[in-house]
Amino acid sequence: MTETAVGSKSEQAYAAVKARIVEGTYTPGYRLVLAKIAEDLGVSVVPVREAIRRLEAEGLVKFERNVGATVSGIDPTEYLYTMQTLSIIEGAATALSAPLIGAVDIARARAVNAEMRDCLEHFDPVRFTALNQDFHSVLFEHCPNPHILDLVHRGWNRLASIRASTFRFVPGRAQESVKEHEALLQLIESNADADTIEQAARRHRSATLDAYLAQSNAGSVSAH
Amino acid sequence: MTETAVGSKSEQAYAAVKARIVEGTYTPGYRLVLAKIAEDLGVSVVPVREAIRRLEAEGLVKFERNVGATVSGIDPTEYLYTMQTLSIIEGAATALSAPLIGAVDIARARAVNAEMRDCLEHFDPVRFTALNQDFHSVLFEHCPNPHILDLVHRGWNRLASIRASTFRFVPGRAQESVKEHEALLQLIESNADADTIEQAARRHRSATLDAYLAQSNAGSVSAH
DNA sequence: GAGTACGAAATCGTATACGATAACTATGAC
DNA sequence: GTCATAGTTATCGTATACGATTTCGTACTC
Repeated sequence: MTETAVGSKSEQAYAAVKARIVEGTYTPGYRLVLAKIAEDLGVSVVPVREAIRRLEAEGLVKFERNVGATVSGIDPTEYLYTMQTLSIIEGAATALSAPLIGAVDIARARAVNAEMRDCLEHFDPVRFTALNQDFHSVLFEHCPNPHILDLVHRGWNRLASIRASTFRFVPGRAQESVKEHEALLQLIESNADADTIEQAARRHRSATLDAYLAQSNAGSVSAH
Repeated sequence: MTETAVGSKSEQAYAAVKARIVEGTYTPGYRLVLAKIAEDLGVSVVPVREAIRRLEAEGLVKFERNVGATVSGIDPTEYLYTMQTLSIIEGAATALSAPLIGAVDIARARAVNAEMRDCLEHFDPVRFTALNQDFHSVLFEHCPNPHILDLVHRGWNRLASIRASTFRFVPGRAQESVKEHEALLQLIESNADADTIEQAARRHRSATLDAYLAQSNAGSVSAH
């Protein structure tokens, strides 16, 4: 979105590797060799190492001493942890943001949601995922607590390494998601109390997790 | 508590600097010069730099490009953000842990809480703070979601750099805190539903924040 | 006397180099 | 044919070195 100025080379390496993970160039399990990345980016290994460690702290890569780094995988347990945490954080973030969301924001979110509906008809999971992020960004961008906002972003980055996870794991869930978006907007519009909004936002996320778990127990995922 | 094996020098530096911050050897605003720390620890600057960056990610130090690192300060705004986030995370962590807390844990927590009461009478804020951490550790140690547990710990570390903040900022709050601990234990014992426990735990933290804010508005803090 | 410009010192940022560790491969014994 | 073992290779971990940037002090000007 915003074109960050190329600060240090470490920053540059961080952004580059992160982008490759989020975009899917580096898929889960991909082996990140410091020297190789350094050469690709035209920098030395030191800033690359720093970037990798930073990505490790965010959970995007796994780092093993004297062995190396790999892009974090789609471990179902890890997915559960991330989704559960995200449902809590997003619930709070939405509740805190709600009073600061204006009519203009609502309209914008609604437009995005309409596009998401279109994506369902034309079956465009990639764009759907991107729009979903836009939708929630509108809700969160006014969040008065930057720590919470940061946690939301971290969770999203982690999920991004599992691209279009909703579509991949739980077909049919997306339709419900779009409906819940509208319900959320109406709650915010009507100045519902914070608890109500928090619960709704939280359930919006955990419903996806529940759907995944249900499918998982049915056996169609364990075959992975 | 647990004696972690001295892994890499980077790890070593991280633990050492972190300890100095949490203990209060390095007070907020303290200037962290890489070369100096490196010499103190008998390692080179590279692992020290890595340790500092890691501490920065956790919010314990502030790092400015080409300038250096300083221990993060007691900015009231930052305090608010941290406490608010922690109230949300702790609420969830307690609710998730509750079903896994046994009678032995409850007894242990109760013993700690009794000691805390003693600390109030003998006015021992340092020990009180340490015991407070123990109390909540008992509640959290069974938390089934490691991500959430990690976030709790990060929040606590951040607060630790503001030592005995409760006592310092809001005298009288500690007495209430001890009572709330007992109430929490009774809720858990009686297998109260998750929402009730979550709300109680959340309020336990936010009450401290509210008390601080009330005092702050009264003007006795703005003189800082 | 105040403000500005220049220069020196301190500190960070990164490259390069080398030692340490783990993964891999090939060889030999059973 | 399989397993154990030694040697080789790949990669990480850290030290050292140097260039880049900022900060501080000093001298000069108005």
